[in-house]
Amino acid sequence: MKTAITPTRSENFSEWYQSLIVASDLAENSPVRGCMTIKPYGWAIWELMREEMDRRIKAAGVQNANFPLLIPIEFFNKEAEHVAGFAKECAVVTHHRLKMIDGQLQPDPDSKLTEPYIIRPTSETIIGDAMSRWVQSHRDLPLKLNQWVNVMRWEMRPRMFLRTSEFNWQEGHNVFATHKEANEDARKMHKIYGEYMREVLAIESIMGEKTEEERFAGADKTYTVEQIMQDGKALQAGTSHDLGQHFAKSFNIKFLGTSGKLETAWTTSWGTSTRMMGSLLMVHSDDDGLILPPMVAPHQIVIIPIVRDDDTLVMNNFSQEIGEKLRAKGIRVLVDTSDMRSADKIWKWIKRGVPLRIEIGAREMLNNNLTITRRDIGRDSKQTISVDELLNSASDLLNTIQKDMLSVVQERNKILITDVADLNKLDKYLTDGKIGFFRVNYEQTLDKKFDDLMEKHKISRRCLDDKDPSYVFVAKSY
RNA sequence: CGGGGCGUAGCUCAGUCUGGUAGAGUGCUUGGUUUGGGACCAAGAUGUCGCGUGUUCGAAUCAUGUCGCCCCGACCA
Repeated sequence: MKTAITPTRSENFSEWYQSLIVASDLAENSPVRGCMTIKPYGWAIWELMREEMDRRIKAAGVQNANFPLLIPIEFFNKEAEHVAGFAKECAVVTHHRLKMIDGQLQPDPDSKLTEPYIIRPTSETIIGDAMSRWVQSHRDLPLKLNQWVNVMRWEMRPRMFLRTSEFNWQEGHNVFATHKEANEDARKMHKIYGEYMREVLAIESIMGEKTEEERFAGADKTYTVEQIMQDGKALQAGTSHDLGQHFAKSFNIKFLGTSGKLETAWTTSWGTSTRMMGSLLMVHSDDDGLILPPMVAPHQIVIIPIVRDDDTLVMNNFSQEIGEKLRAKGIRVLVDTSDMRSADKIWKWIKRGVPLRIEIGAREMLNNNLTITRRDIGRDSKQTISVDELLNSASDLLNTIQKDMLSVVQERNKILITDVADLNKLDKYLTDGKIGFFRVNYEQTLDKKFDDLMEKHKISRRCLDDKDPSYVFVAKSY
């Protein structure tokens, strides 16, 4: 059978992924190396994802703010581990003026900055600086801030959505009076991320703490939301850090406690990015294109009037009426009255992952019927129902699609997670080409033999198992 | 930054080995027939062959330099 996306997932997963993004019109590579242009349809999905995340963040008592794009190098230099982690991938602003020199526009040597700025790869430092001024008394705590911004990390090998040099994200930064509160906060945000992935993106995640070598630069503990792609590789979709007092000490975030003594605060940071969209694509899509969970679908329903030359106007009007009635129920509906051929419209919206497609033909209109097809199931779900039946059931049907998509992922995860008793078994599975996550006793991975396996099979420790931290999940990753 | 591949029409690519008028498919435009999962016929428009230098009567083709992209590594809270 002909598929909309070539190659297929099984033929070449990474090429399929690139083709999928082009075919569904989400984004394209830009003239700037490592940076992508997110096109209107892709951005519409991101906006829906962002709105729902923002709602949940605010519900956790966090306020939005906005900090500068440029960070003084001296700030960055204050936390040693942090510098070590990020220095290799920072873009630096060194001049503030251009000049025509020998017919070439160049940075004007006379405009060199005495103190260069770096473009934020993350904002712990500049927010830490602000916090040191904003936090004076225990009454100022907790202070919970978030910003939705772009950041830049000069990546060696970019891939659209998964790893781009510039990306959009939210980064939250909270301050507390005690370590207990800070750690609870990091865990709370971690839990919120997991719920969001499940309820909004219909993705079941593997939740847990990062092992020491995978931890954020400057954190005491990092909690991660790991997801399993259809090719079995892991994607880190959101992290939450207990920063201990590393940044509070470096930036002098202190407060007068109830006892009247000056105390050092405790901070957390937590973030999710457009990388989640990469996960959304690689978890749900098939060889015909995107499949969007209704909650983040820009168009939850598309209505395609099947027109002939003589009935175009009446068919389009009838379709618009149904569209209006569905919108009145709070459903995002697109009525595609463009003058493309019907078959082309159908494929266009299949590729773009619209959860529910409605086709209306002339005879159906006379009988007040229409035909619906679910994107997640495809042809087999095609059925003709009455307009009234649709209006009554549309919202429920979208909820059902959302739930069914999650169930598919949960079932697939069961197959893609394998318990292994020892390193020899792990080696054998990987040598045999088994894909997915492997759950291994953590102590065993401290053996040098495990380092060899990591090297041999390009695997890494993804996270400890939340349900039993004496086990660690191991996988190949993006 | 290493190893490999690629750069030719909007897109996918042939042509390069063996130098001699710039090609195909698809898409696009127009007209007609069609229309419930990617239609058909006809006509038409579309190029700095990535860029520079060299060899040559003549370069998409050979040499050399350079830029960019892709894949595999290294790197990646």
